[in-house]
Amino acid sequence: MMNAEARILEGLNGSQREAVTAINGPLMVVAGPGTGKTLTIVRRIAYLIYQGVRPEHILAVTFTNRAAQEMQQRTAALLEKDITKVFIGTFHMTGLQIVRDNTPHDFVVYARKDQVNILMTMFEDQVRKAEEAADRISRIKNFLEDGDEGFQMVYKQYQTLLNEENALDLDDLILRPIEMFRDASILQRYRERFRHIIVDEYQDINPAQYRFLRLLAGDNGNICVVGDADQAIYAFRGADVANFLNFEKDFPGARRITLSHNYRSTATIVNASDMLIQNNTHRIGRTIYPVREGGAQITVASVPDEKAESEFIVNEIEARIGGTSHYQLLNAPHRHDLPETACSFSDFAVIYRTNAQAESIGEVFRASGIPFKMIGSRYIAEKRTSSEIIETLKDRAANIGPATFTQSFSIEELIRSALRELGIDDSDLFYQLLMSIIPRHDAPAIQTFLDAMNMVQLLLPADDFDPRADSVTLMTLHTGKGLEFKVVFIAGVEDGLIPYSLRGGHDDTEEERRLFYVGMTRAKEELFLVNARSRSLYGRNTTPCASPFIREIPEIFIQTATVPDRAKKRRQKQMKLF
DNA sequence: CGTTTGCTCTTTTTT
DNA sequence: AGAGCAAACG
Repeated sequence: MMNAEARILEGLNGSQREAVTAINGPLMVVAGPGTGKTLTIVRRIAYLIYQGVRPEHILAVTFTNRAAQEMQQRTAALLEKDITKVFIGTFHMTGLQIVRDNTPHDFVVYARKDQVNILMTMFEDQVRKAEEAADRISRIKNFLEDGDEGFQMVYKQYQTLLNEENALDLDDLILRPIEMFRDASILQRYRERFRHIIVDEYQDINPAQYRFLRLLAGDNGNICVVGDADQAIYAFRGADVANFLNFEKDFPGARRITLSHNYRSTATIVNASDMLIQNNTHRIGRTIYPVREGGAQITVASVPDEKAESEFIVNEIEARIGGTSHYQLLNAPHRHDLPETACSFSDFAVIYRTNAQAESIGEVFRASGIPFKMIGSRYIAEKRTSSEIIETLKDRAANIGPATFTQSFSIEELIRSALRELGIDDSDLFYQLLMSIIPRHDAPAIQTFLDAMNMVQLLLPADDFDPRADSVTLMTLHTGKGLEFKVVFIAGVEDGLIPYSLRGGHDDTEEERRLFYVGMTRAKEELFLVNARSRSLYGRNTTPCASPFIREIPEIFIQTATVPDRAKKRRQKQMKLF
């Protein structure tokens, strides 16, 4: 039987092992795609506990709730004991916890919809203006800027309205703790509580989050940041890679460990994507070695239009679906050149630059009968505001009365009926998340509900990803970060979409290249880059060129496929008839 | 007053 | 293409 330490370090390579065991003082882990970043963090948490650090002294900050959940599960499985006292969560979850601990009264977290709602009262119900204001406010809060003179009034009034409703917006969940930390005793308390901090995706941290961490970690804290400057894709949201690059200056004496071995993708995919990203000038030198050899060439496919694009993807998926499936028997052309391993639907992802592309892809998938899940975009649960939900629930609770409540009415039933009234039914993600969070045995107090609802606000909408569900995943390049699939299709690999350019186009080519890099490196076995020769998007018909990024991939890694125009197809079919 | 029609406008990424 | 918005209509 292996001892605990050996088990924690089992299967790690040299640098992963270093990153796991360097538990004192600041540490920066540079981790390219597929280098075992999550594995390393999980083992590090386990190692900390093994070294006698109490679980409640560990804070692991992730970028998405999905990542937090995965980390939680993997750590628990490794240690085979209760690790619920380790705080693993997003920045916002961490902030929510801190605000909760230090706020004597109830409060509600307002997500985007509520935020815009408030602003509507200030802009004569003009949605567009309210949304623009919401964006500006968010920018101010994320960048820790003052905003320009003219906007100060709006900002102040918005803040007053929030206060009146005891509400915090998402950005406040970072800002409020920063304010609270001005109280030295509060700050001290959290510094003592979170003695070991691990931050994932550090390259995507914005000034507010940076400030928050800086305060929490102190000057010589045990802070371990993990990230990859080549995967920084959230500049638009205030993220600043400079924080990552400056880490060693910020925390003198920091160690730097680089994870350079990619275990995820075939050599073809690793090398091809690496050649692409080398075109960025603003990066820290980093070498990445593929562990796996060879691999199929990357298919660059040219198709007539966006419909054909989705049909092409559907065909390729059907051709790869396991032998017993009726999909293959019914639809797929006979293929000899496919990988031995049978695929299930969850091995595929279709990734695109804009949510606007999702609709037409979804249509073709729906028609094909292939099960798929579209992540992100607009959510059903967002059809109601927090205040509406709370009001309805309070009404219900008041009508029932406390006595009958405990005896014949469960909190589940109460919530279900309240939500139904608002058109949110049991199948809604909002409902399901809420139910999973509300403790069943607990007193059915409004407080419990509020806490749960505040958490749900943070869980929506981008975390609707269940890797166990056997369906193809459709999502944007941004939401793809951190995930991996056997076969990845990037749709709309066209100039204007990738890199994206608004008309006039003052675009950030390097950030777009990183985004494309993130997309490419999601693939384990096969990668398809599909571009349409004509595309109608936003009501306009365009005849786009293939993305200039494709030319940055050396030809030896590429095979091309061309789907002929529809007209030609028909003509060919007719010719066959004669 | 509520609904419908037509005109105009923009059009990324999301915790 | 679709949403927002204003004017016009019933």
